[in-house]
Amino acid sequence: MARRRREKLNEETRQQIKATARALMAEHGSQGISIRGIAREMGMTPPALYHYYPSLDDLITALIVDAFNALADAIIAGRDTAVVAGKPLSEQFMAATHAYRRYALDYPADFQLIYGSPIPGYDAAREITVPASARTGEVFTRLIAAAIDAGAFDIPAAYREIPDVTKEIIQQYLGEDASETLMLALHLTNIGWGMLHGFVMLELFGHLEPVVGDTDAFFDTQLRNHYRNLGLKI
Amino acid sequence: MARRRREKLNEETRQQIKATARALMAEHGSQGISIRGIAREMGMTPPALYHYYPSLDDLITALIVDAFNALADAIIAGRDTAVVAGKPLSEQFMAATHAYRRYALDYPADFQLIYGSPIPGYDAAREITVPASARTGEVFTRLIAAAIDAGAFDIPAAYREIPDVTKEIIQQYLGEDASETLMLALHLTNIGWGMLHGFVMLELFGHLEPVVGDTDAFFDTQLRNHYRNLGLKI
DNA sequence: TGTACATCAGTGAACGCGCGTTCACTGATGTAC
DNA sequence: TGTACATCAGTGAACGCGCGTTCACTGATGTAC
Repeated sequence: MARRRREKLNEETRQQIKATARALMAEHGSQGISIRGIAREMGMTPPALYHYYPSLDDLITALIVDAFNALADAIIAGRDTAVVAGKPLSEQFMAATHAYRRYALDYPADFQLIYGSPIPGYDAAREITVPASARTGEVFTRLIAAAIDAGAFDIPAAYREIPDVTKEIIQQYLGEDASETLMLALHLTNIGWGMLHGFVMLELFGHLEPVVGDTDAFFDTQLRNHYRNLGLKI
Repeated sequence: MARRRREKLNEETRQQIKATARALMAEHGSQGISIRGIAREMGMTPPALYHYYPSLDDLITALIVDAFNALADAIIAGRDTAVVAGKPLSEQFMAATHAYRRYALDYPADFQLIYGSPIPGYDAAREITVPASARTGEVFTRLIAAAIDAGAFDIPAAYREIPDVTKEIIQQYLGEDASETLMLALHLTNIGWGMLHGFVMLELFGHLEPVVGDTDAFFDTQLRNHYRNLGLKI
């Protein structure tokens, strides 16, 4: 019983450590995370943190996993509000993609942690990190697959062809018996990711605002163009 | 006379410092640059470097300017080889854009220096840094303007409309008397930048290869799709 | 319910490391007469 | 051409700073009888 209480306190401290790390990261960039800095902020001595994370790298891994999950959650939430508002499929896409950008702009440190330059000394635990990253793509893939099935897409030939190498990877990921629709949806997800990620990265580092002014409108317009190019009936 | 010799040696040392900094950066990431590290590598004492650069920040600024120029040069060279080979305008675009990606992949450290996460302690000298960055865009803008004039484009309405805010910025940059063509070319440059930068960033940090396999082919195909969407007759 | 013992969160000192920058200096190279 | 002086590249020691991690420890909390 009392043991439970101790475990709970333990978990709370772990959360607090991560929260403090994120705050430091937001202020000083992703390599602003340091055992000593967090301890200072929390009014503890540095060695105390080793009761919660065996090393700085493990803490960073935990932050990366959290960030991937938060991003996926944000995208799902973005789409859900469009669904609840009774918006058509096309607007659901827009909402989900806008959520991707919004997350990046609202939590730049977390976004950079997962999609920015790798942290200097950090040696990624890919076996933990990669699965966490997959969720984001899955949200879009499912959404696109549903839209294809619903006849909301009229995909041009240039986007239908999946190269053999890619097809193999997709089949390995989705399973051999994956439907053509699902495979195509994943392919379109990858394309969309590539096409839209750049706007976000450029804006995040301040390269876009000086040349286009209203980045909200710019992104919205190009997002619409992009989905229209993919054959979505908007 | 002898003074000249001294100045020349001085300039050579400066170049050597930058070369050493780039090598360190390539090995340990952009914050691998350090006065002490460079000195160690060059067999000098750290204070000696202060004869060449007043501070670490000034050295980084110099590296950024060099990187922007090298990128612009690479793009121009890429297009030029297509021109020399007698390729059509559409292939000249492809070559120029491929050069952008190639530069990022061949010199990841330099590319991250200009388009990646900002370096922790570094306080950018924007009055030096921003003009240097403009050249890259200008290459594409001129190329697109020439193509429009040559009738190589049949631009869809969605890409023709420039928002008022953006128009003001463009006019401020190009001058009040800039031609409609040039303004549109700059607008399309911005769009293309946003659309293609993401592929490069994702690939650079290893997010793309695991999902598409052959990134060369993937980029080439999407590049082609992109320019076709803009109305380029390919 | 009370007591002896075990667990475990957190401390304080220390390790060895790396960093940018300042300072007074030496010794070679260049300049002026 | 020779000599006195000025310039300037580079040195060595030191400043104050921050870092991750280890270690032996204390003192509170929880557990078992």
